[in-house]
Amino acid sequence: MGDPADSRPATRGASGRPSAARERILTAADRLFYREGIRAVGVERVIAEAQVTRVTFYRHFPAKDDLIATYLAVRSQREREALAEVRAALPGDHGGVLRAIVDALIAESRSPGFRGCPYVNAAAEYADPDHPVRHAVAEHRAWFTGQMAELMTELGHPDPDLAAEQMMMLRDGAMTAAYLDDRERIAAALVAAGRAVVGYREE
Amino acid sequence: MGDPADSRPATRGASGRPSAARERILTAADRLFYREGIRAVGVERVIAEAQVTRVTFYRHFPAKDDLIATYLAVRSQREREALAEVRAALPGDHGGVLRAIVDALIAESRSPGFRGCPYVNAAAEYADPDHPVRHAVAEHRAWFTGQMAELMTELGHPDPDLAAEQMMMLRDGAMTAAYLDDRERIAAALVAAGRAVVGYREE
DNA sequence: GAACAGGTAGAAGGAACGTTCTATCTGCTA
DNA sequence: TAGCAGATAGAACGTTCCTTCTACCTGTTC
Repeated sequence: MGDPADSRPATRGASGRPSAARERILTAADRLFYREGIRAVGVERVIAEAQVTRVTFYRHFPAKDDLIATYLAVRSQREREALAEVRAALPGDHGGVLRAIVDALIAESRSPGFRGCPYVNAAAEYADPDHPVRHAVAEHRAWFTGQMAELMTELGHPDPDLAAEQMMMLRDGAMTAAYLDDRERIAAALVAAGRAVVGYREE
Repeated sequence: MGDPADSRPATRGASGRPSAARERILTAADRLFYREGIRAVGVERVIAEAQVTRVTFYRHFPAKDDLIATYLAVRSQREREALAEVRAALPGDHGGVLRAIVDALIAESRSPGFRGCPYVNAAAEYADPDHPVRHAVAEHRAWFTGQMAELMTELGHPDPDLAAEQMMMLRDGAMTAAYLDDRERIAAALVAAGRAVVGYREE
């Protein structure tokens, strides 16, 4: 079991350099999976858009499912880093952090090509709760709900868990509305609903 | 262009009888499309589950897209009829109607095999806004939002359209949470958020 | 009993799917 | 300069997809 010639490269090659081909694959997959849906996009499309060969593709991602899992993991990682940055920039200002989250959500919802929450969309396509996709989705949602509950606690909300769930509902609902209804009108509704739920008042 | 032998039967045969085969196809499609996703289910599966032959299938639905459109149309029709019945049963009691809607949503969310909103899920799979699926989704959502706005007006809400959008967000968010998070805990969050948003008070 | 709508059975089309293969090249690093 | 990781090119595998075909049977209705 020495495996002297496992031909699969990791995130960064044995040399320590990150693989440019792998990055291109992930960039293409992110674009295509999010914009068109996961099942609607074949590996052929990803390979063409990333300008790699089939062999290179399968060396980095032994199966399409591996690419899908990585696609979701990368998105989650980006979101975690963004929130960490916001928290670092506004130490102690929990209300400011919450407002920044809402603002970011609204801005994202207005951006061209917005197609709703990538996790919710992915879960719609994968019904088996044991599929890696669903695990990635559950993990991300648990993280975000936890962050929300933490924020609610810090804001002194009497029932942080309940408030966190309500904020989650508003988040999911706002993203759905921005995708499927008039995306220009969600901002006011989201902000008003958020205030009603949290009991949060601006000065 | 006389078309003397258009071999496609309609909802009910020329004899006036509804087609049993067609009903079986729609029942199977409803189950499979909702539970597993539309792209994940091939016509082969539907044909097998409905116990019809390929020819019979394609006589009723010339293409898979036609079946998908009908699947969504039937669901929408059922929902419209259900709401009409509730309104007829509670004439003038707008608060009661609203509560009945919320109760039905909670009950549905708790039912086994619940997998979120079929329209949101379908839209996740079909990214092209001109696809028949998206038209069906948009139509259903416009209808439901309109019903909500009407209800809010009747309840004397100062901004019925805004409230309707907020209720829509809560509806979508609650269904998403019931599918992806802990479905036993959504009821309290939904009811509390709904009250906060609508300003609705029970005696 | 002729006509016909609606059904049965199973084979087969072409395209797209995810995946594997052989064979060759490039550019570090040792 | 030898070696090796990582990339290249392109053909090909078997499956599944949606769809079409030929040929025959059944029950009602005029």
